[in-house]
Amino acid sequence: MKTYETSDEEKKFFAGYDLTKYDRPSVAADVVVFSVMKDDECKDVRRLQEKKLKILLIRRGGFPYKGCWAMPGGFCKKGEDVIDSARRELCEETGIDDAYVKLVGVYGEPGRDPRGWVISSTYMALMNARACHLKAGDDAQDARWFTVELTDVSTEMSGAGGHSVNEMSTKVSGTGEEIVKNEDEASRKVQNEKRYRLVLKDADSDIKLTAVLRRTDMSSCGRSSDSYDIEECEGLAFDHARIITEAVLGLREDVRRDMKLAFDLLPERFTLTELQNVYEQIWDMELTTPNFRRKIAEYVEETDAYQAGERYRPAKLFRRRTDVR
Amino acid sequence: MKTYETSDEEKKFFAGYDLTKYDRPSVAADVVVFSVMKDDECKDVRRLQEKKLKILLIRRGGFPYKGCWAMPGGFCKKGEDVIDSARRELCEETGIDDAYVKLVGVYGEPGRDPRGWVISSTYMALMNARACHLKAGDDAQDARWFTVELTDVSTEMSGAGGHSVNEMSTKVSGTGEEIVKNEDEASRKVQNEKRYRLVLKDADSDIKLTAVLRRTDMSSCGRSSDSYDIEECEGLAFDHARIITEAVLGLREDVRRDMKLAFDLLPERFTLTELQNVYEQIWDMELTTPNFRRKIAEYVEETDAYQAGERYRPAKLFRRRTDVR
DNA sequence: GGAATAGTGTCTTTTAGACAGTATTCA
DNA sequence: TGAATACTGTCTAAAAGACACTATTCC
Repeated sequence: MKTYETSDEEKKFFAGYDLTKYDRPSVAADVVVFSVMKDDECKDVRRLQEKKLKILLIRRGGFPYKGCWAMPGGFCKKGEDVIDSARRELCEETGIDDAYVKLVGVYGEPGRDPRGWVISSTYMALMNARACHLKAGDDAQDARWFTVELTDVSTEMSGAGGHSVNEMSTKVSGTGEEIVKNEDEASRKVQNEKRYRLVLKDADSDIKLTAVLRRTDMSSCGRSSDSYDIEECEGLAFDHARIITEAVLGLREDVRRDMKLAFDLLPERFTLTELQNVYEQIWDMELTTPNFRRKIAEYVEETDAYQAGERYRPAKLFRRRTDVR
Repeated sequence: MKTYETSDEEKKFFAGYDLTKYDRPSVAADVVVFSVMKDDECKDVRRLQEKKLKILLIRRGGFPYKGCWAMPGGFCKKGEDVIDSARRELCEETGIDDAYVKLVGVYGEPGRDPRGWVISSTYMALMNARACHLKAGDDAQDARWFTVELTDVSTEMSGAGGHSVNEMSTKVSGTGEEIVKNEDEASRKVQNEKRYRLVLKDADSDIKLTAVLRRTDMSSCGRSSDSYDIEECEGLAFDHARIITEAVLGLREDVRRDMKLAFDLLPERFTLTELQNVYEQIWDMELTTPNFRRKIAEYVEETDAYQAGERYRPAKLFRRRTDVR
């Protein structure tokens, strides 16, 4: 950043100026950490070989929300950009310092933190689980990976059900009236309501966190002119259920726009089946293999290596192409 | 938001707790206000009938960056969510209180504001120029709409030119070595560099603001794991050249993902030609009319009204469909 | 009628989706 | 050999793009 040049007149201004006269919030940087991994110590008899999409949560040892689970994060330090605070917190927790990190949202609703005025700037991070080493709990800190299930339950819930469409006077034709009126402009805004159920599970400890969110989507669309309400919440601290929901929805969209993002969730070399599984986990849907491979071909390149140690035909290992936009 | 319940033990904790012991930043909410409108008082002889994409800027009357142009914005107040601060500033400036508002980014780079530690949470707003009434300058405030030109000048500038691709040992085949190595993992990260020229013009006053930005896109992609450098800047305050650039790039992407966003830039009724022009302005490209109309058909519905006062065949007026997702 | 813009029909190309099939490995 | 997964070829449907065409209004 260029240094700012100051005139004498301006120096005088700054001398008498004090930003700290005004009310200021505390600013936190929180991170929704995504990865894909197996439920290794799976207690069930049925084998779940597929890797699951997971997020990292930490059990709060102190007030407020003592005992609840929260995203890793902490307060921003002076002299540090907000995203760098997020990266610092991320690295302290996982040892990873070069993850893909992207802004999810800014959360400053009054009352969201009982300690006072705290604004959270929340980021999502994508990382390869293999490279990640969770911090050895210094203060008996409990950090765990939770599987993520986010489903749209709009139709099965209360209300008129479904998309509660505004059915309005769509055609008043035949009047011969040709003059443009502005009267009903406001009332023609689209309003849409959706309900999501978020379920986070840790297979090891049988911990299950759940929440139900109501999203009211005013005006046109886009993921950010909406408002969210937490209707139910079990075991998650603060408004983190809402933030995690937005992060998961954001991840789905981001990966749809740019499939290359998924590479950040895998080690450098991977089989195409593993890669396909990542997209299936993120989008919560099955893909047909031949079509998927045709689509992904432009982003990957073969290596000479093959997967080892599997029970059947070994798959060729691929890696991302570095020469493609 | 649900109220938080407090135990006696927890009450004791809060009594001894003081967030304000720690360093806190000032938090500002700034807004990149977009609209489309004609250069009405066009001085040139050639007629430019097309409406242009414009942003609203305000001339700074005081230090710092006195005389430079900046986005509307101001400090957040306690008891107000950050996006609501943005809406409040927007309404004070334009009289519009129901615009589409969406987060662009959080800017907290040390040194970005010479007054001290100021974090800007920046939003974009889309509005219909007709409904907007600029604030009558209470302190001789100067607010103007500037046309936006943002062009990729990567190839015509210094450096190796173009996308500076990492051409690495893509195939070392023939060695028979089948063991997966992790050594070069870090060095295989994609790194891309782009250069943008931002030109903002006000036809009335012949004011022209320019900047050149360098964007280094680390890791995979996505608009937010990148870093921006302001290489040149004429007449824009703070880091607003960078923020405006990100907002314009974001708008292009957002509208590509959801074409319905463009309706927020127009009055309730519009001709399809006007609508097409909006997309052409945003994406800085020409669209072919028949294909555009086929694409947009699902989002609009006819009205009985026709455009009036034009020199040739009057066009039918349409409006957005409110019953479509 | 001419100028200018509004609006349509249809062909081609590209992309996405469905699905049947072959190939290779281990036990 | 069979079980299980890896991988491919090809048909079909849908979306995007190109482009020539007709229609309506004002002057």
